[in-house]
Amino acid sequence: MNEMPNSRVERRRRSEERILAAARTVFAERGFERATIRAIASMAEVDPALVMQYFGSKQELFDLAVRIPAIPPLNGGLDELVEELLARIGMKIGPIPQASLAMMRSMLTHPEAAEGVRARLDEQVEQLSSAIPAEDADLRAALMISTMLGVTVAHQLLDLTALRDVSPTRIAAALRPAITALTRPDEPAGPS
Amino acid sequence: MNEMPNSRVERRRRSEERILAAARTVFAERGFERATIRAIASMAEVDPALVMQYFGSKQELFDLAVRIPAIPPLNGGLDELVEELLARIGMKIGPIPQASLAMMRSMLTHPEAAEGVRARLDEQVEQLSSAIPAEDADLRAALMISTMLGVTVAHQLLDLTALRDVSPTRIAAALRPAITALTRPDEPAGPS
DNA sequence: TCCTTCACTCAACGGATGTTGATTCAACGA
DNA sequence: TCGTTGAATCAACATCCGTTGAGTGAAGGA
Repeated sequence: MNEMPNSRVERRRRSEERILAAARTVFAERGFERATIRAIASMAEVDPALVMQYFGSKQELFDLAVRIPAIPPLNGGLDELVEELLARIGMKIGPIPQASLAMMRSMLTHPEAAEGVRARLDEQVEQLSSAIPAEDADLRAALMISTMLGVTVAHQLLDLTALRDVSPTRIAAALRPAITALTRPDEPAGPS
Repeated sequence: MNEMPNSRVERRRRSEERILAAARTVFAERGFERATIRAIASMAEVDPALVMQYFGSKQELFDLAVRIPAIPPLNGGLDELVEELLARIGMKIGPIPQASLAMMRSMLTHPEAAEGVRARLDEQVEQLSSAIPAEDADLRAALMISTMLGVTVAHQLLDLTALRDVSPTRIAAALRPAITALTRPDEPAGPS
């Protein structure tokens, strides 16, 4: 019925998609507050009013734009979980989705984004924690996740000089000892 | 001459100090964008116009409010540097200054704050790097700093559930193996 | 005491932004 | 072909915020 490339539903679908893509880009670059509906609409080559008509409000647009297909849990052993984490930074799994960057960019200044990130991180902490054989598994898992967060922020969002132009693969490799150190119960103190 | 508790210079000095304190608090809680001159003025029990008159602009107020007495370099050996880093999270050195929290809160959405944080982190990376005996010292140092950043963000700003109500001392202790793992050239792979 | 200085306030401007209602026009079903 | 639906636009409103200029009253020097 409506399969013409210029059918109404098709045009609508494309417009929504363009708006969502633009929203992800602008939110990722500027964060929630500094991102304006006008800038998003302009990048999507659309009238600002259309954005509101389709998504209701800036907040709802944000919610939809940063929603992510949910992370495949991967219930492997501890070592696999660690490798999975490192692979994410190492980009063996593809670049970090713009939706995640948008969420992270806004997490310190936008309460809803903070809540979203916290929820997702809490989830990963719990998953990791249950695979760590130690009393303070929760703490260790939280530190592992925090480390990944810090490296991603410093690399992708802050653009730390020393991490600029360093391949994600090298970063992941150099980081491995630090992460695995958190998986083992207190190691017998290194060389003084 | 002007030592009366209500002398003009004294009143002025106090007002400026109240404004700066309020600014640090509000910037730390909301970040640069969401912090309003009106909110700061209100907390300082002062007219918004006075803030402008004293500090010129919101940006200049921010600059002054987040300026920090510079970090004592502590040119000790690598181990001392690591302990210094951990002590900062462990709060052996006092709570993290609100000026730093304000800066960090804004670093992902406010370009000037980003520049400030990057500069300060770059500095610390260089300092650490020169104490690490390895070819990729820069990378390792950057990862150490990024880790500290991530933990601080997760703990102080994001309020990760698993880190809530955990004493800074325990956090620092649990983190030590991860940090020291980054100081040593590739360790001979742990137990498979 | 007089007059200057200055801390401080008041009211308002100008711009940006999220949001809305009326409007236009092409797609679509009957 | 005709009327309806809905995608898309336009102009405007309301609000908030940084910023400004004029104004007030008390401190302080001569």
